[in-house]
Amino acid sequence: MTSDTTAYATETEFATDWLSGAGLRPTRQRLALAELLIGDGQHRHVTAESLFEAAKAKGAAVSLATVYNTLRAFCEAGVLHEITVDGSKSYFDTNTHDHPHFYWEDEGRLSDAPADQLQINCLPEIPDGAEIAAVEVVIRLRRKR
Amino acid sequence: MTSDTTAYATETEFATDWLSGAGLRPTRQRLALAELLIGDGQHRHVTAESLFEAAKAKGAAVSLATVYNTLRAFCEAGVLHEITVDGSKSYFDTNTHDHPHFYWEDEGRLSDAPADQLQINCLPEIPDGAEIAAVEVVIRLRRKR
DNA sequence: TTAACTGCAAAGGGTTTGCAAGCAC
DNA sequence: GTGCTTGCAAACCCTTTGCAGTTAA
Repeated sequence: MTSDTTAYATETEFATDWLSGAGLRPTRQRLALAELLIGDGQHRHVTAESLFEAAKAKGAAVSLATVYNTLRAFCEAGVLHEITVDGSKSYFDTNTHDHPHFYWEDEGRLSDAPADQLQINCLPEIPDGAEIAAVEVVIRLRRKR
Repeated sequence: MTSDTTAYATETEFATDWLSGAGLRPTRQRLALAELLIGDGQHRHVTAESLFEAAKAKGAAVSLATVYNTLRAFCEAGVLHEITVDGSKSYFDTNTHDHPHFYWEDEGRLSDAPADQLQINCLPEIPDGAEIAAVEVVIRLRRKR
């Protein structure tokens, strides 16, 4: 485990606290998914499908519908961030702070871009009566030909 | 018409040239859609549905499938840019240069953000063997409560 | 004439939902 | 017990596609 989780004896304990902190019942399914998401204290970018596969691989019986419902519940609780890059699928990020992403067009993979290297000096002026909900920066990458 | 189109006698003529410049046959349907998109020389952000409705309102008979096919053809020809903001639908921008957008969460509307006010000083270092395909910046706005 | 385009309806992919059965509290 | 969760299947939304008919060159 990393420094983030050293206070916890087990990943399950860590995940349980993460869930209750979000006001969500620690059901068997949610615990399994939460452990996959934040068990090792690392940030992760998953799709519903990839998390579903990971759960299956781990031997956790969770239906795909529950993965969707759970990801949505986590987002609404504010412990997960949804990112839409390509039309079809959604990615979910365990890092809920505004930060830039790399999107690997060839693989359809999303990863963090080092935030400290992105400097936005001055945002466009926000129209009156509006406020910024989020600033999404996605740097699309392709293999150099 | 704006300065962009003053060399043309009609919007149709302008649209015809825009199409042939993109290597696309100026069919009745494409002309109608092209006129709606760039007829007045202004930049526009549309969805397939909104363009379909606009065409109907104008009295142009175009099927929804053709709107989709046409928007895709315009994108592939490089005269339109696709932007995915919220999971489901795609927006199409007549301004094909990389520039930041405002996304109005309450209305689901996309508009240009003044590009000259956004200064990205230094992009995160790009991994070896990769190159930047595009940098998408979407500033999500919500009504101030 | 011929290849490209259109339109309908049907299929597609990702996501959500209705509802009965199952849990956490 | 009571209300939130789960799971299955069906529904959903946006988008694409197969194919027969139409049209630009």
